[in-house]
Amino acid sequence: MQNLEENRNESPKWRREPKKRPNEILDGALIEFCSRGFAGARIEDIAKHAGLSKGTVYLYFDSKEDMLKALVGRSVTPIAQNMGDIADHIGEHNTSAAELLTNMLMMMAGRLSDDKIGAIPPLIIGEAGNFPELAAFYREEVIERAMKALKIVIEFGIKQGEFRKENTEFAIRTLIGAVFMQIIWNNIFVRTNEKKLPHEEFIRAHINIFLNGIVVPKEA
Amino acid sequence: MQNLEENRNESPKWRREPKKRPNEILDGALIEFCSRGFAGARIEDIAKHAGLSKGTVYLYFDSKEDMLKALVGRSVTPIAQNMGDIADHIGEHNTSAAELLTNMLMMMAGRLSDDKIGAIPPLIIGEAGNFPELAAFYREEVIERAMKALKIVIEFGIKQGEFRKENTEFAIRTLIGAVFMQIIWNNIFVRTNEKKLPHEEFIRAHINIFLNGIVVPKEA
Amino acid sequence: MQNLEENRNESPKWRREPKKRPNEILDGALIEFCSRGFAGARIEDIAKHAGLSKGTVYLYFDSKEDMLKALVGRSVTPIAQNMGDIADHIGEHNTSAAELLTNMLMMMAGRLSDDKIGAIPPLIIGEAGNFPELAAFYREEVIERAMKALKIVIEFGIKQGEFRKENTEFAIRTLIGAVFMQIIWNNIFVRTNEKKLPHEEFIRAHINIFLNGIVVPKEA
Amino acid sequence: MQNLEENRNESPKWRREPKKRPNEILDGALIEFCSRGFAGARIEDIAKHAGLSKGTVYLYFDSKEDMLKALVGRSVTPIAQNMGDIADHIGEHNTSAAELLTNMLMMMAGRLSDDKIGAIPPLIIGEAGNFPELAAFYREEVIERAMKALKIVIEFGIKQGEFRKENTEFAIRTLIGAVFMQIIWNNIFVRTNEKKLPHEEFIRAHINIFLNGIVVPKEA
DNA sequence: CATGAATGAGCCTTCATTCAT
DNA sequence: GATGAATGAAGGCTCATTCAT
Repeated sequence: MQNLEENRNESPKWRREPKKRPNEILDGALIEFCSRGFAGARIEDIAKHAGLSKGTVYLYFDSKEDMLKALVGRSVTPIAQNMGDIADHIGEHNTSAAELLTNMLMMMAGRLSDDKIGAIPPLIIGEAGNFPELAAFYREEVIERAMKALKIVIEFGIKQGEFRKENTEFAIRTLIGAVFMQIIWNNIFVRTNEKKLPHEEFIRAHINIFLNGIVVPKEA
Repeated sequence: MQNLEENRNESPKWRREPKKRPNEILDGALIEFCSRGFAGARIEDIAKHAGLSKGTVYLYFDSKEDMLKALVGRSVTPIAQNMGDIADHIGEHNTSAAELLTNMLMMMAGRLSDDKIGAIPPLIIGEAGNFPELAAFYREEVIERAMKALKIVIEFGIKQGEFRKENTEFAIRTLIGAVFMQIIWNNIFVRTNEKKLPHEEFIRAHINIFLNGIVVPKEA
Repeated sequence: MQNLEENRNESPKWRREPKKRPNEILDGALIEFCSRGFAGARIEDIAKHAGLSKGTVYLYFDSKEDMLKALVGRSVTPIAQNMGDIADHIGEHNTSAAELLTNMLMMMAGRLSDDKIGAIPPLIIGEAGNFPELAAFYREEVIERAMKALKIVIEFGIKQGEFRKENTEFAIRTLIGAVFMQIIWNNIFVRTNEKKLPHEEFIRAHINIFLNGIVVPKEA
Repeated sequence: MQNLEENRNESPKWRREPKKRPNEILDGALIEFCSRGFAGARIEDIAKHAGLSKGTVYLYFDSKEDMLKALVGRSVTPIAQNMGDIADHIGEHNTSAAELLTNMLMMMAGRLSDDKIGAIPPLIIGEAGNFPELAAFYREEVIERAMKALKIVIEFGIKQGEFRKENTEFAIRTLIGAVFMQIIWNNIFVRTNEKKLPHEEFIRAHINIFLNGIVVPKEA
C-alpha cells in the first residue's frame, strides 16, 4: 500500500502531476484513517504517503474532516451507480430474478473487495459517533440504493412466481448481511496471514442458500 | 483458534470481574467511547457519568486503554458462555438442528440487542486499527465460539439427514452475517427516530430463508 | 515586571493561591501583549510570567482572545468609576469649574500612569483592526464617560460665567488630547532611558494653557 | 536628535523611493496591516490588492518586515519636509507666531487626514513592541521635527512679546496632543457611520483655546 | 478514597518564504 | 518578470495522566 517508488532519488516536488494530488492524498488518508482511526491519523503521515509535506495537504483540503468526507464521497459514487444499472435491466432478455440477485450481490461484493472501497464502511462505522452525517450519507447513497434495487428484483421474482412471498424488507437485509459479513470479516477480523473470505465463492454460496435453503425437502 | 488456551491462563486484567464502581465507570466509558470514539472520549466525561472526578477513574483503571479492554472484556464473557451451552445440549431431548440454530441465533441477536453489549462490536470495528488485539480477542472469545457452535449444529443436521450438504464455513457466515447486519444497522445506520430492526422477527425470517430458501419449488 | 521571585526553588505548583491565578496570568498577558502584540504573544511565555505551564492558562481562560478581553475589562472598571464620581460633586462646596477640570484630568492621567492601565490603550489601538469590539467597548466604558463628565463641568463653568462659550465638543477633545499624548508618548515614543512625561506637571501646564491661553492680553 | 544625521547617510532601504509597482504593493500592505495588524496580515492578501501573486511581492521586498519599514518610510518623507519649510519662513513677511502655529498644525492635521498617512501612526503604536526601531524612526523623522519647528515658533512668539513665557516643552505637547487625538479618534474610535473629527474646525478651535484660553478674563 | 490543579506531549493548522517553471 | 505549488517552522489548544491535599 505504500508508494515506495515515488520517494526515489530527489524527484522534486513540482515535477509530479498536480492533478492527481488530491487522489494521492486521499489514498494516504485512507491508509492512516483505517489503521489509526480518524482522530489518531496524523496529517503529516498522510502527507508522507503521497510524498508531500504536511502543509501541502492543506492546499487541497480545508481540514482533516474535509478529507474524511472527500474520502467517503470518492468511494460512494461508483458503487451507487452500478447498483441502479442492474435493476434497470430487469425483465430485459429473459434473465431470471435469481440471476439478477446473484449479479447484484456479486457486483457489490466485488467492488467492496477493492481495499480502497471496502475499507470505507468500517471507517464509517468507527466514526459514526463523531460524524453521523457520514453514516447518513453512506446509507442514502449506497445502502438505500442497494436495498431499493434488491427490492425491485425480489418483488419482480415474486410477481413472476419465481419466489415465494416472504417479508421483502427482511429478505433484503439477509442478502446485505452477507456483504456486511464479508467486509467486516476481511477488514477487521481476518488474521494477518489468513486467507480472506473470497467474495466470488462466499456470495455464490450465500445466494444459493438464500434461494434454496439448506433443509432437505421432506419428500424428494 | 490456537491462542484460546493462552488467554485463559494469562487471565489478562481486562477480563477481571470488577466490583460495582468500576462497572459504573465502564458504563460511562461505553457511552463516551461509542459516541466519540476511543480517541475522542474524554476521561473527565466518562468520570462524570459515574458521578466521579477525573482523578478517581485512575484508582480503578491504569489508563484509558485499560478501560477499553475492560469494557470489551466485560461484554464478552456472558455471550461467550451461552454460546457453548447450547451446542452442548445437541442430541439431548429431540431438538431438531433447525430449532437449535434458531435458538442460537435468537440468543446471540437477543444479547446484542442490549445496548451495553451491542455497542461493543462497532466500537471494536472502529478501533481495530489502533487495537488489533481487541479485534483478535473478540474474534476468539465470541465469534470463533459462535462459529464453532453453529458448525456443530449444522454438521449435526447434515448427519441427521436434516440438512443438505452445503459448504459449512460459508453457511455459518451467512447466519452470522444477519447478526452483523442487525448490530450495524441498529447502532450505526438507523435514523434517530426510526424503528430499529427487531431481532425477534428479523432473525426468525432470516432463519426461515436460511432453512427453506425463497425459490418456489419446481413441482410442488 | 518579571516575577523572578516566584520561580525560586521547587515551590510546588499547588501551593500558591489559586484565587490570584487569573490576575497573575493577566499580568503576564499584559507584558507579552504589549511587547509582542496580541498575535505575537505566545501563551507559553504568558504562562511563564505567572510561573505556570502552558496548559494551566486554559484552566482560567478559554482562549487567547478571552485573555485580551479580560485584560481590557480589568483595566476599565476603576477608571470608569472615578470619572463619574468627580462630576457628581459639581457645585458641592464651592469648587470652581477650573478646579474640577484639573482634578479630573489629574485623576485620569494619574491612573493611566500605572503601567498596568496605561499600557492598555496602545494595545487597543494596535488591535483595533482585529478586535473592533474592544475599541468600541473602551470608547463606551472609558472615553465616553470621561467626555460626558468633562462636558458637564465645562457647561457648568459656562453657566457660572466662569468660562467663555466655546465649542464644547472640541474643547473636551483638546483636554483629552493631552491624555492621549501622555499615554502614547510614555508608552510608545519615549526612549528607553529617557524621562517619561510626568503627568503631574504636564497636565497642570496643559490645564493652565487650556484655561488662560498663551497669548499676552492686548492691554494688561 | 542625535542620529538624524546617521540615518541620512545610511539611507536605509526602507526610505528608498520605490517605483510604481512597489507603491501599489505598499498600498495593499497598508490596508492589510491596518486592518489585521502586522502579524495578522497575509502576504497573499497584500499581493491581491495590487493584482499580483504572492511570489511576486518578493521581487520587490525582501520580507514582510521590509514592507512595513518601507511603508512607514513612505509616509514619513512628505510630512517631515513640510514641517521644516514652515519654520524656515519665520520672521519673513510679518506673519505672527499665532498664524504660524495655526498653519503648522493645520498642515500636520491636514496631511494626517489622508488615510494613507494617518493610518501609519496607529500602526506604529500597535507594532512598537515588535519593532521599536520603527517608533524611534517615526519619532525622529516626524515628531521631533514637528516639535522642533513648533518650538522655534513658540520661542519666536515669546521673544516678540506675543506669547507669555510658558514651559515650552509642555506647550508643544499640548499642541501635538490635539493631533494625536485627531488621528486616534478618526482611525480607532470613530464609529463606522459616524462623522470623523474634521481637522479644519477642530484644529482651529484647539489653537484658539491654546492661544486665548477658555476662562473669562477677570475684568474685561 | 476522592479531588482537581497542574503538567506537557502532541497535533492541526497557518503562512512567510522559496524556487522551478 | 510572474507564478503558485511546496515547504516547514511555529504556536494555539486539548487532554491523558499525575499527585499533594
